[in-house]
Amino acid sequence: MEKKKISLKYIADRLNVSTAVISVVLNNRVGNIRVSEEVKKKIIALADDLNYRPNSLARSLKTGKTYTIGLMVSDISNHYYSKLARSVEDAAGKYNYNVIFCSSDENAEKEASLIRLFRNRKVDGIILSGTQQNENLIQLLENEGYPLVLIDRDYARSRTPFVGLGNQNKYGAYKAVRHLIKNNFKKIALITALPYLRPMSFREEGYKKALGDCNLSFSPNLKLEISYSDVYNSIKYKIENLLNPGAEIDAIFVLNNKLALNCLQVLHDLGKAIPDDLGFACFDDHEMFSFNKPEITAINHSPAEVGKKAVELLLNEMEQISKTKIKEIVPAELIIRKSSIKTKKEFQI
Amino acid sequence: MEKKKISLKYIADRLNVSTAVISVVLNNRVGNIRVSEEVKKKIIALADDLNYRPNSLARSLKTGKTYTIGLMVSDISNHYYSKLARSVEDAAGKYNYNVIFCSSDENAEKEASLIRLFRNRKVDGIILSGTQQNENLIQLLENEGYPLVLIDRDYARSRTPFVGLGNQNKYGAYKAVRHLIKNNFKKIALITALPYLRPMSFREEGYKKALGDCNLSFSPNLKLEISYSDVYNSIKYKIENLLNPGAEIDAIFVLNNKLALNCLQVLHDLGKAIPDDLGFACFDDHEMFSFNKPEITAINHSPAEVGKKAVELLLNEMEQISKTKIKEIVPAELIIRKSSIKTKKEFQI
DNA sequence: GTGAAAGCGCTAACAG
DNA sequence: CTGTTAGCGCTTTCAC
Repeated sequence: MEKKKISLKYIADRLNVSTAVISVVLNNRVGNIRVSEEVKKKIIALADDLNYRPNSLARSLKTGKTYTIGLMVSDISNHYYSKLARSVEDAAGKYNYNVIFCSSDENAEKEASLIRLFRNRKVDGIILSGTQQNENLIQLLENEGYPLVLIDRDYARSRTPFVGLGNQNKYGAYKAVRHLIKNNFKKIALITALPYLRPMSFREEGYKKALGDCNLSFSPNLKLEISYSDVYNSIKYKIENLLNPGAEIDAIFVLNNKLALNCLQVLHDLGKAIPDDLGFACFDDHEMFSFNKPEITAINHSPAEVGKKAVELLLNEMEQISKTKIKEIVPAELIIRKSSIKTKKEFQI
Repeated sequence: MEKKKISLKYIADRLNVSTAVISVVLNNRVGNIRVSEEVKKKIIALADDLNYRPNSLARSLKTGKTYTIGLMVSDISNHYYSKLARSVEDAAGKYNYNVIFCSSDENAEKEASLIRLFRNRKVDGIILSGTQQNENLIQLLENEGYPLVLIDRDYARSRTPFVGLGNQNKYGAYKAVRHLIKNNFKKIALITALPYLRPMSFREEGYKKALGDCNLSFSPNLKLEISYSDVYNSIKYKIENLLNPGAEIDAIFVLNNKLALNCLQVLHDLGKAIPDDLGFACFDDHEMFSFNKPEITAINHSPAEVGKKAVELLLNEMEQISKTKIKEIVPAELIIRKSSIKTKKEFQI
């Protein structure tokens, strides 16, 4: 039993034919090259016997196709993105693509360097939830025709295919805040993240529009801008201030899941009861929101759906099925739970 | 401005030197090949100018190294594994490795086929949280010297490097159950998963030992075996039965996070209050356990640590730094929270 | 109908 | 000291 690299050449030598024949037979290629049934059988039998496995690297080098797609998000361990990753994996797997993933940590430089890496590795296409700070680079990919799909975060002037909430950001936020107001919360703090991302701005618009439509005025000091370093303490500090007499709030509306979880922890640690001390609603649903006490009201958009659609759009780009660049909007659904409804019902619609 | 593939050959032609020179210069190789400073400068300048990017595929084909590691877990969207994936990504990234991931869904066939895929793709090494049903395949990899590290789930007779809880499974469960008993829970249901995995069995042993040490007898009908199809309903059905008069339980101990989340949902839906109706403790901590009401007692082992250590062991395998096969045990830490402590304190240590 | 040869882009072993 | 050539393993175009 000797150790030997099993390659096409090895099989070819043993059978006294050329590598080309083997390749054609094993790949079932119906080219302009015919092989006798007899030879065919021998080849298949020997390949099987030797447990031949083609070297994807060599194949990819030759064909220019790697059957790999690159997925980049801010943090793969974020529950939203991990669900998304899974859905991308499954959707891509159906077409024999594999996924290589990277977390950008919302860092524009890291993002740029990872995109370069993806390209060096010749991934067939990229799915990106970006920092919004590499517009030139994205534009470049776009111009070169490098298959790319943006998710969640679009650029204002880009033609790149996109899957995400789009105007549903605003509408979702609007629905949530309106719901809070209708349930008699009148001083609603807004928690958002720095640096600004477009979805955040849209959501903020929805918040403001809801206030306006209900004849409440927007108060800038109720808007808390949290930077991603030390989220917990930053939220805690700002919330504590808002709870001081003179600046009381009666509810909190949070614009994404990372901030929301930190905020819930803060409220817990401050001993605040939801919803009676403070109403609560946030963007992005979570597997525990449905049985947390109280259950948490959230605006959901399905990461599974975003991932699946992103892969579809990407395949379309890669295989040039259609030349149309699509912006795909997924709906934002308000899931009303107990965190946004006072138990002592003074007033409620 | 014409479109052209920028390869070593292209640069070489323009400069009238061979590709080898370019390669050596750009990679800063200190081989037995000297290049004049002048030529060097020209090469670097032109490469920079053309924005040359090496083709990783070609390089890998030549060198046999892909700087890719394959990560396979049961489900990347499980919060434990997503944290682990992130940690693997970071640790691997430090050494310029990238990660390609796959979810096996606890399916042995899928696992086997994905391992084959990893190999065809020439990943430099594999990190695997396996189904425990492919021992032969694992043994084969081991024999061939294919770099592999097992996480969480080891094979009984394997010499493959491993990172996980090991005997801490039993010890962790023991601590948790003992803690429940000391807090006056006496009829503790055990929720475990089918098919059996070694960590599950170890944990069950810990449960039994705790009972024994506290002079409680193990009652087989308190052990609920849940199969992974339809977890929620399966748990619900069995729990409801256990709550019937004659078979009352006063606490639940759950052996992993997937079961635990489903179980908490069931208890919520059945209107059961924790800890007063039922005490609760489980394996695997969760980002929301610390502010859930009540906060959930859990046995934690850090996925970040497992991931980091796994990469270290894998690098050791890949680069043959040391020939020692290591079994690395990470500690199980019992995090006591309110779900396991009755509010009406009848008796407590 | 069948098979050899070229070449994807790179690097490491050789030669001048 | 400075370079060129061979070849990794595969597919596909071309000549027989």
